Amino acid sequence: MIKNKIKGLKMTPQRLAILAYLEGNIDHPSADDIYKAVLKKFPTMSFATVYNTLESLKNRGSVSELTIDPDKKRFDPNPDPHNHLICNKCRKILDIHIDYELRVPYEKKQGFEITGNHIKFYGICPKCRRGK
Amino acid sequence: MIKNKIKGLKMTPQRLAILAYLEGNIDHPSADDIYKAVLKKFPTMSFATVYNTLESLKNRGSVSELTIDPDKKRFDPNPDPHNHLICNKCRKILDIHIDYELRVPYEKKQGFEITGNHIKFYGICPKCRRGK
DNA sequence: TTCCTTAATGATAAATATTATCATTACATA
DNA sequence: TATGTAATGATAATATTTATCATTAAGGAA
Repeated sequence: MIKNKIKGLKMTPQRLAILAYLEGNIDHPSADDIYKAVLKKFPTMSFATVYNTLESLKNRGSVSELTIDPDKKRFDPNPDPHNHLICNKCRKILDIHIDYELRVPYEKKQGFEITGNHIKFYGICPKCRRGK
Repeated sequence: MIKNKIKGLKMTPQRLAILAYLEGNIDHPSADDIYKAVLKKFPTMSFATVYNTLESLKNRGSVSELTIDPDKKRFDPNPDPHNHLICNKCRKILDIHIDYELRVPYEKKQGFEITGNHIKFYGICPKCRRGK
């Protein structure tokens, strides 16, 4: 529910529009994608507002920033830990929900306190497979 | 051995200097890190040459590009598949060599042909743990 | 409901990272 | 040693993200 994602922040129309676009979105859009999409319904939207909003939502844990695309940051409206499937050709990113037990033996930890992990699976998506 | 990493490419002093810096380097440097380091011993080095060389080495499979740091690309002179340990505070990146059997059941593959994976472990490094 | 404080917006500039262009240079092989 | 071509270096262009700041408006208080 969108209201929970924004609790504690001012509920501006711009933020609601951004959240509405993100809600249920599985495309892992970039800031530019979000800007372009929201602009259609909200012609006064500024780029700065997109970044500001994403920053706020990130800090609240309502969205997560993905470091998957080498060229730009992408955003995931699902902040629960999950993994991703990436097409090496078209760069499409899909969620993949499998939990693995990734135990790290003490002698491999190198003194780190490990708090989480993220798995990227690389491959070729169905569309790109057919296209070749 | 450096010569193998460059086989098929012209062996220029600039490239040798870059390779020498990368050889055995475990810091996962950015293009800028590499540029700054090589510049000390090679004052005429151009930024473009660093990028060009990294591109060539990447295409040959001699180095790999890491999508781990959200702000910039980093490079790993070890092209063999391995995983990474990342400090959430200081952003330091360490190699972690553990092989996991990450089986993906057919119904989770979403039509992808999976060719590889990469695991990022997040945590706090020893130095940052002490610093707090 | 109206007022008021303060956070948010929008316009824009600045910073950072990467890619592209191209004349000149120099590697490598014939 | 001469020569074709790939590589270099200088620089411009592009892309992404962050910073600045005057103006606006959300939302709690009166």
